Amino acid sequence: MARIARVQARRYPCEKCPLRTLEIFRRFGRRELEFVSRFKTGELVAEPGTTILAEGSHSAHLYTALSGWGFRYKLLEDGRRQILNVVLPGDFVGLQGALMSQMQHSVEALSTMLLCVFERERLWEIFRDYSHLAFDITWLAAREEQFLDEHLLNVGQRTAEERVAFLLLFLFSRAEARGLTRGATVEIPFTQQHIADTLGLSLVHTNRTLNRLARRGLIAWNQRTLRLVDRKALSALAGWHDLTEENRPYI
Amino acid sequence: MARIARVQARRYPCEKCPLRTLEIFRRFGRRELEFVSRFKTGELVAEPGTTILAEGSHSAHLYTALSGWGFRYKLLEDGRRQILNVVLPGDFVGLQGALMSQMQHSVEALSTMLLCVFERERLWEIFRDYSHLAFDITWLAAREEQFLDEHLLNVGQRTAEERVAFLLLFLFSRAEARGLTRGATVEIPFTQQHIADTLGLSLVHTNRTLNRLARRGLIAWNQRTLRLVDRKALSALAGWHDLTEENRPYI
DNA sequence: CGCTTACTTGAGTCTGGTCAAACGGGGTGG
DNA sequence: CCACCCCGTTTGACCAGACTCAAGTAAGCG
Repeated sequence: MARIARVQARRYPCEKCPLRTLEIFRRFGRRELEFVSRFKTGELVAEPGTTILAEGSHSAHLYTALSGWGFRYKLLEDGRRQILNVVLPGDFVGLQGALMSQMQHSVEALSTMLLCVFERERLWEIFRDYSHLAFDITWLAAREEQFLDEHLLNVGQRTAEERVAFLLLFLFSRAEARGLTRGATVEIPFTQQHIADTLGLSLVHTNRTLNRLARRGLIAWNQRTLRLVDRKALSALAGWHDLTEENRPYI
Repeated sequence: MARIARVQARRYPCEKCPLRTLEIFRRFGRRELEFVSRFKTGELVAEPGTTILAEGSHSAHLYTALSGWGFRYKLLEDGRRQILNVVLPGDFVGLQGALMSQMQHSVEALSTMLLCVFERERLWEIFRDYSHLAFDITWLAAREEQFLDEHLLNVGQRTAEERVAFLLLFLFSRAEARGLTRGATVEIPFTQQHIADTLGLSLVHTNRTLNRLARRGLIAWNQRTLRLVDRKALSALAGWHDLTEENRPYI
């Protein structure tokens, strides 16, 4: 059975939130900061492989990822798994579960994650008293929808090679905006099985496709480290257009 | 070139909104009704095939569909098209475009559609003064995200037969909740090409798959009319679980 | 050192794609 | 009224991208 993540005492005060220094995130005012500070009830450390939110459950919490990598996914009865998106620092997790009766997807940690914990009960206070923050939450939901649109286009219409290229550029760009890259290199705690389950490909075919891209001098993928050897060519192959992640809100 | 839909003078007052009678939609209070009534600036009639919102544009409007069928989609440079979702009465359209700098997908009418027109400029007023409505908008965004999650799971993990079965059940259920079905029958203004572009299949294979399902006595599909001959068997094939669309908000 | 997990590679198969042609109904203009 | 055309659907033949099965390698860890 999957291990479950564990809540721990709060450490970072919101005023010193590690996300605050990244320029992709918008800053917020004193009043909002004070509220979020009270809204936050603790921190969660999730070890790799632990389930943060489970499909079918009705979690009492909402989270904002502070560090580490995770992913959202859905399962079919027979075990087929579709990875829906990665969860990166600044991502708000569990909104669906807070608005609907239960979670329709699960969230699992890929690397050790640190998350901010909020009470779902108090979500309504945000809408009532902090319209700016409510707006931000809606913005984040719309943004996630955009990513899903892109992802669906990718899986539905592109060839295996294009799909892999697109996904790698997507992951790299999101990591880059959070300062997780060094030059053309990122460490992505994905196995090839994760890539396969994200793209709707088999593990074997994913492996062959990655190796083909590597042999053609577009990428290098070793020990979960991705290097974009020829970003231009890769972008052309994938039909990639840069993301604009500036001024992203977070809660 | 695609024809563009045309705005026309307002006809239905919000108090007599045709959606109001459908029990899947939640009712709202006097004060909200008044506001929405002022928020609404007119109505749009879109003929089949017209573009309501175009990718890359920065529309000044937001819409709520009142009647008819439409669909959201994205295109690749070479013309490959991915249909992201259908637009049905009660669906809120254009939120992404209102929050972000531009639309990342297009919306086209399948049948003649009637839409409520709102000014995007005034979206902020909702968040500032009508937190209940703001909450509803967020709910709708989260709901759309859920549909996309399901759709991605479908396209990424299921076989052609399962995909088709799932899509037909999805379309039927959503239509059913809006009173658009008669018994086990719905008229869906989709061509087989639309189904193919929704599921990431070729037209030919979609046709063969539909016929195979028909010959097996699960469905009937003629002149854009779908009949669920054996809904139970179809659901089993698709791994379908019923939607709960009750108490859905709308603006 | 043995076990486990992830990655690789080969061989054979099949689901689903492509190309091409034909069918059928509805609309239109001569 | 008929011929033609257009659009959507259908069918056949062939092809290939991606899958499955299977076995082997490499790296990390207790």
